[in-house]
Amino acid sequence: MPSQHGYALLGMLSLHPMSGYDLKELIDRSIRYFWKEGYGQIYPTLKALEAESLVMREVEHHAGRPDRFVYHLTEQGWEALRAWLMQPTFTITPTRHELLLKLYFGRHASAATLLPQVEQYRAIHEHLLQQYNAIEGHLLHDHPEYAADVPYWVLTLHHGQQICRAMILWCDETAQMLRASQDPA
Amino acid sequence: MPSQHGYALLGMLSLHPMSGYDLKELIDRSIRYFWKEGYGQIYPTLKALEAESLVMREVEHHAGRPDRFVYHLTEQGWEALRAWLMQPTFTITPTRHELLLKLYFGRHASAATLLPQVEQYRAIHEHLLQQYNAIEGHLLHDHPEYAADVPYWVLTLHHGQQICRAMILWCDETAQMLRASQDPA
DNA sequence: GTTCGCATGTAAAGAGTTACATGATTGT
DNA sequence: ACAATCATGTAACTCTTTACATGCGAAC
Repeated sequence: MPSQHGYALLGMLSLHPMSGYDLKELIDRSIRYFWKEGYGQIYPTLKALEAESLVMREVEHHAGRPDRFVYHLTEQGWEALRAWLMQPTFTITPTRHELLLKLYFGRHASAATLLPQVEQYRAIHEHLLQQYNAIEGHLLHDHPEYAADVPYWVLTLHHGQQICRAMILWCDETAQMLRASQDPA
Repeated sequence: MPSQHGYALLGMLSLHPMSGYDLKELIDRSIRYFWKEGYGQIYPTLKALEAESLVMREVEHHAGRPDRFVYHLTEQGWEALRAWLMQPTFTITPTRHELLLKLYFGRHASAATLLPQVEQYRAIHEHLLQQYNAIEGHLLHDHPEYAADVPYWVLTLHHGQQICRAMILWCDETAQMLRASQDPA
C-alpha cells in the first residue's frame, strides 16, 4: 500500500512514463497549487513503488549524458491507482493560518498595521486567480493530446478560483471593517 | 523571538492568565478552526516563553488537587505580541489536497466512485458553515466581557464562512460535471 | 573558466503528532 | 471498584524540508 506520495507519483506516471527528474518538473508545472514533492521524496518513493512492483524502471543511455531511469506503471500499478481513486478521501483540514491568528488578537493592533497584511493577502489571491484563469485559457491548446484529462484538470482549477474569489471578497469586507474601526466619525 | 506557537500562546494569554491545561481547552473551543496545539507543544513553549521573560508563572495550590501553573503576560510579553501583530505575515499556501489529486486523475475513475467523495467534501463544508453560523450567533451573548474582541473574532468566522460557501458551490458544479460525464445522453 | 541545466540520490535537521507516565479527586 | 476529569509533562516517532554530493555538457 503506497503512501499518498506514492499515489501522486502513480497518477503522474499514468499520464506518461517519466524519470524522477521529469516527475519533479511536471509536478511543479501542473499540480503544484495543491501538491508539492521534492527530490527527497520522489526518489525514495519511486524505489518503494518499484519494490512493490507498481512501477518498472527502464534505463535510457544517452551518449555524454547522465543515464535516465524512466518509470512506467505496471498492470498492478494501474490497479493500485484505480483502487485508490475509489477509496473515500480523508479530508485533512489545513490548520495553522497566521493571518487569522493575528486578526483574532487584532484588538491589540492598529488598523494601520493590520490593513497592509490583509491587502497583501488579497494581492496574493488576486494574482493566483489570474494565474488560474490564464492556465484555464491555455489548457486545451497546450495539451491537445490530453483532451480527455482536461475536464478533470479544469475542476481543480475551479477549486482554486472559487477560493481566490472568496478570499478577495473576505479581504474587502475585512478591510472595510478595519477602516471603520479606526475612523473617528 | 518566539515561534509561531509562542505567539499563539501569547495571544491567548492576552485574553486572561491561564495554565497550560486551560490554554489547550480554550484553543480547542475558540481558534481550533485555524489553529491547533497539543500539550506536547504547549508545555515546552510556555517554558521557552518564560525563559525569555515574556510570561510569568504563578503557582496555585488547591487542597486535594494538582497544582496549577498559571501564566500571565509580562510587559515584555505584551510588547512582543504587539510587535508580532505589526510584522508582515508569511502566507503559507497549504499544499497537499488529496481530493483534488484524485480529481486530477479522475479520468481513470468512474463518476460513481468520485461523486460520493465530492458529496462528502460538500457535507463537511455544509456542516462547518452551520457551526460557524451558530458560533457567530452566540458570540456576543456568550462572551459579553470580550465585546471589544468580538468584532475581530467575527472576521475569522467570516473567513471560514466564505471558504465553506465557495466550496459548496464548487462541489455542486463538480458534481454536475461528473454526472454529465457519465450520462449516456 | 564559470555558471547553468540535466540527472540521481543521501543525510541531517526540523517540525509536528501521538502515545505514554503520573497521580489525586469526584462521580457512578 | 471503575471511569472520568483535572493537570503536568516527556519520549518516541513520523513526516517534511533543506542541504549536500556528484558529474557531465553546453552556453557565455
